Amino acid sequence: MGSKERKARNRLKMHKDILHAALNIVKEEGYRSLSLRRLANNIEFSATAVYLYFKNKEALLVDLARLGYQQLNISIDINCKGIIDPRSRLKAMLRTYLDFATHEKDLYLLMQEIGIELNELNPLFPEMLTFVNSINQAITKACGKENSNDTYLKRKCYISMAIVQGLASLNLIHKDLDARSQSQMLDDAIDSLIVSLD
Amino acid sequence: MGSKERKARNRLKMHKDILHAALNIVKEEGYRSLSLRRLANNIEFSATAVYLYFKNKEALLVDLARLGYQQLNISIDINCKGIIDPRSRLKAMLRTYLDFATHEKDLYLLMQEIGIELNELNPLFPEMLTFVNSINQAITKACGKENSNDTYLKRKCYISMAIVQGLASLNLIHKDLDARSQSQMLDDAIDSLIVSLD
Amino acid sequence: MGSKERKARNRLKMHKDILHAALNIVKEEGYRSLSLRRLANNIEFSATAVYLYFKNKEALLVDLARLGYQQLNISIDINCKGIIDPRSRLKAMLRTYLDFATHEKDLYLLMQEIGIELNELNPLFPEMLTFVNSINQAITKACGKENSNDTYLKRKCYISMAIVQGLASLNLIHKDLDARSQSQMLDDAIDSLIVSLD
Amino acid sequence: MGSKERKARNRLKMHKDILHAALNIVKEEGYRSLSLRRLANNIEFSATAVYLYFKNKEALLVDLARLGYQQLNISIDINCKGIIDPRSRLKAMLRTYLDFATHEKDLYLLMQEIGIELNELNPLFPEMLTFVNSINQAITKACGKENSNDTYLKRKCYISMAIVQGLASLNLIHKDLDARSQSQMLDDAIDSLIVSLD
DNA sequence: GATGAATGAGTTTTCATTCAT
DNA sequence: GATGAATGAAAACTCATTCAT
Repeated sequence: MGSKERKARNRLKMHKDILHAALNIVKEEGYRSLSLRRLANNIEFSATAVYLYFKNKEALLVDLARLGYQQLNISIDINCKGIIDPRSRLKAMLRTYLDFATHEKDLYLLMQEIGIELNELNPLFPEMLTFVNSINQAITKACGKENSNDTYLKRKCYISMAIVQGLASLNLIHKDLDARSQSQMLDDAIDSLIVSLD
Repeated sequence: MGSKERKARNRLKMHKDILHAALNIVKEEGYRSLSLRRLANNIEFSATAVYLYFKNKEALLVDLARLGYQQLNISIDINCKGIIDPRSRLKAMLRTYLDFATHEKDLYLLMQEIGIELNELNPLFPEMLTFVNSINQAITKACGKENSNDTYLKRKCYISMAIVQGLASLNLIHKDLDARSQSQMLDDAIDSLIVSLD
Repeated sequence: MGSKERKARNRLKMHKDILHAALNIVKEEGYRSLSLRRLANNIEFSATAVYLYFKNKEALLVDLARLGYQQLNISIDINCKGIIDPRSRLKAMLRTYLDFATHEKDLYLLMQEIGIELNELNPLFPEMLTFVNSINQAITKACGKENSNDTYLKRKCYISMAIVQGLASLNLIHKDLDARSQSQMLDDAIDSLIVSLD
Repeated sequence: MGSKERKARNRLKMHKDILHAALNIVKEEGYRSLSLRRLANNIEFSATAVYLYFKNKEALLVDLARLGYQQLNISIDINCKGIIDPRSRLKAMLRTYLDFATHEKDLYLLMQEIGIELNELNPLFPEMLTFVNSINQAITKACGKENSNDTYLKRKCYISMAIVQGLASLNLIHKDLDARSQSQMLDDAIDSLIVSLD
């Protein structure tokens, strides 16, 4: 019988449901406001149930961060699907990243903080790797073959992420940065980056 | 008589002592671990005493952030004292900023978060303004006069801060970023930035 | 299975137990001395437990006031059960009220204060309404039909409550008011009140 | 030299100043909000200074209650100055009392509470006695001589105070009691009281 | 598998009071 | 005579977690 599988499926669904409930709280009220009590109120299960699916709150937060990167990766997939020209593609990716950080402020902050905490002990989690790799790949393609020195590429990759991340952070602090300015700054920055690839 | 002055000095010293005790906790255990109880244990005073020198915890944190910017400004002053060439100067400033963010990780995070929170209601506090202004000025000087369009400069200023901030963030997450790589990335980024100034 | 019911019953019992523990503290030490810590010491549960049954201290106090009015209503029911003559009945009711206020001094004060606080925002709670209505009804019956003007009755109702309340208050301040005097004063007052109904 | 006297005068003035500062806080924010810190902020002296003029907070509150009765007595003096007819005079006195309780709600509550607390140990303070006596006297005069039985009068006195006090209390709880209704109820009540004097 | 009940440790804050100067 | 500094005790409340059922 498929009873085992059904159970497994149920388990997964429950895991997912809790995670998305938590996600909603984070999106709406910020990640500092996410308490297990609050979470239990939002889902139709008891606070204790969370411990059946997650080792503890920390584990839930990590999974939340991973979910965030999943969504980011999906957004990138969607927004860059048809774009073939490598440089346009890179541009679109980074813009998607910036949009994500800007619009999902609280989730983005969670992803950053969890990333920092985890970094001290563990390897990056796979969804984050996927993200980094896709940026990496885009950079590689945007360069001509002749430049494809590994260290070189890696640095370019970091720089591009840094720019986006920096812009996102600034946006949170300086209110005089309207969306258009930011967009043009991103364009500008990516342009010089791409120019520097040659 | 100097009695009044002595008292005022004592008061200031106490304020400073508490602030630095808090700073130590932040530096050693991260800013989330800073509680008034912990703080009271570290100084040789009661928990209540803190309220004689700070209105509440929030006020303490703000002062902590300001102290952080003070230290950052001082570092910049020291490191860039003798440098006259505008571009070298800009470079040195940004490098100092990056070093600060890298070495004073927890303080830096505190500064960021407080900056974000305050931003929603209040104007930036003066120490932060000083920092932003000094970067601004450096950028302005690094450009030739013919380019000195205000919006243009402001954007360049933001971009340069963004790069540094982004690099700092990345550094907190990706451990494979050694100091040298980072340094070169900064060089690289600043170089393209400066080239783009022309 | 009755498991659910049992739990519900337990829950109710706990609610009631806490409430009565709080009531005891109020009765013995006055309502200003009722703190959650103290309460937790008196019941054999942790301070936190209270929050499982009451939203916060305010909610506990409100429930306490309601309990007070319940007890008052019950006393009135018991003491006036067999009395048919409307005026005797009214007299008995008011006397019961006065006795209650006199003997349950601290609870009575709590009921007054909570009543005042709540009044500013909410409607009166049902137990209080029951009380007011029963007085109202008694007054109405004590009057002949020909006088049954609404405003008129309402005022008489207020006056009768005012007399009782006033006597109760006086009693708390002036110790030379022995029970007998007070009783006769109430008689006196009610008599004039009833005379004035004609 | 009058130095001693001057000092005594200063002392008295200081006592009075503190008291009136406290009074203002009570009037504006309610007596529960009166803390020594708050008080120290309002006067131009330190919190410690209060202890030079009052044994402790309790003593301050008692003096505050006495001050309240002083003001009440003064109001009565003013409002009833010219009124000779004994019954009109009594009426005017009680109305003044009701007005006071209504308009100086917080001070009135303080006076009540302190009165209750003190009652348990000490004799009434003189200002309160003055008040009670003046009511007493008015009642006595309102009666014809033939009725001047002591106990009888005392009771009438209490009853009249009870009515006023009760009306004042009701007013705090029942918001549907507008000023006019209340005024008429007082008239009504006093009228039956006076009728009953015969 | 699921949960309601319970808790210990922790949080920030306020207050009346004391004491050395 | 006056005060700034300091404090102990207490307040209400929140949270992540455990455990018996």
